[in-house]
Amino acid sequence: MSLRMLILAIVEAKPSTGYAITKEFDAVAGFFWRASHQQVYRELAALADEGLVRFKDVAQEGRPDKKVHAITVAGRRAFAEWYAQPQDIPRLNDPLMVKVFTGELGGVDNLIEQLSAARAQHLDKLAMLEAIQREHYPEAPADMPRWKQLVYLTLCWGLARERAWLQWAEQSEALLRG
Amino acid sequence: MSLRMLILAIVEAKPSTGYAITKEFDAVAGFFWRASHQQVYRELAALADEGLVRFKDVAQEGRPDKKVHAITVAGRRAFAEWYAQPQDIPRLNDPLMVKVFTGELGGVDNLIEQLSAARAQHLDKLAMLEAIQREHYPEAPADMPRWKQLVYLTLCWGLARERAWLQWAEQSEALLRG
DNA sequence: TGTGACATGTAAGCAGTTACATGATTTG
DNA sequence: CAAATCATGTAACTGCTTACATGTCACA
Repeated sequence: MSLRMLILAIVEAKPSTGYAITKEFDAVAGFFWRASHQQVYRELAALADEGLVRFKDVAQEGRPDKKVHAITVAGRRAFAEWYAQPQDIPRLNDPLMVKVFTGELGGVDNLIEQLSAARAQHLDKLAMLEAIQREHYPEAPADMPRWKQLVYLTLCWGLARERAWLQWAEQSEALLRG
Repeated sequence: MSLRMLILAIVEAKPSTGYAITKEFDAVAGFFWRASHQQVYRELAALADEGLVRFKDVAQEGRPDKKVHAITVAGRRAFAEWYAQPQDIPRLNDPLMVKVFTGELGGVDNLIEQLSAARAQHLDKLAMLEAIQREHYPEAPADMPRWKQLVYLTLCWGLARERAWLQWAEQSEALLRG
């Protein structure tokens, strides 16, 4: 549902092709969502089926034809309805926590290794997010236009999550190492 | 995969029925995983198919018969293999972040409401986790037996995540309210 | 000559949710 | 008498991943 609505919001801002929407996802993927082109095409087809978007075939020279999708009135209505509904908080189901939980069977030394490897990945991700912040959001949040504030907040959540995770991991490794 | 392995670890510790495994999940669900009985039964059937667990039908008086599942040698090997493989960090796909990102189309006032509602849920969850901590883990982590340390660490991650989320939400609401 | 960008899809499968279904015993 | 607990499952569906598949053009 959220993916559908996210696509709807993207084509509302600017009519787009599936390809362009996928690129958009890749660009913000790092800090709040991820979707493959297969998913995007499937959802676009479903949205068109339900009349929430319509598309025009556009022929291009020297490039494949493309389908430019735009939101419909029904699409706007569906989005507004979804937006008003409260969301359940998402569950976690983190494979690493399974490894922590089953650490005695797996071997505590192996667990420590797993934690280290994960820490390296989270450090990379944090560095990436911090680079984005430095490059694209150097000004005070209060001075940003609304749309930029909103994207910035999703970035902030990514930063907060990574920092919290790293703190937890350091504390955990210290405890396990004794 | 993780669910399969989690089930394997549970029956390794103590041969169990699907029902008991589901109860076990419910007990730890709050802080690191969740699984319905349907999922558990399906995975148990698959594990038995692959020879990673075997089960015995046990007749009971005044209760339905039960299938007690135990891990096999192949099961232990499969678990060890899985445990050694590094895990990718899980992606998030949080519907609330979609609402933040699409806040201009949805309406910032509506977004603030959504954030408030989510905050209430996260506060509840944090309170629940803190209660568990007070009740079951009052001692110093270093003094706990290994198995308890491991469970405690998954609880700590839940606590850290909720606290980080709440901090982010407060900051976000403040920014959006101007 | 090969790789990367542009552009769109199918097919199979895994993970998880919701709803449906049964039936005995224990507790309030 | 009703609800909760014990105990097991099927069926349909949603969401997402992985692998397969096609074809052009630009650039190095």
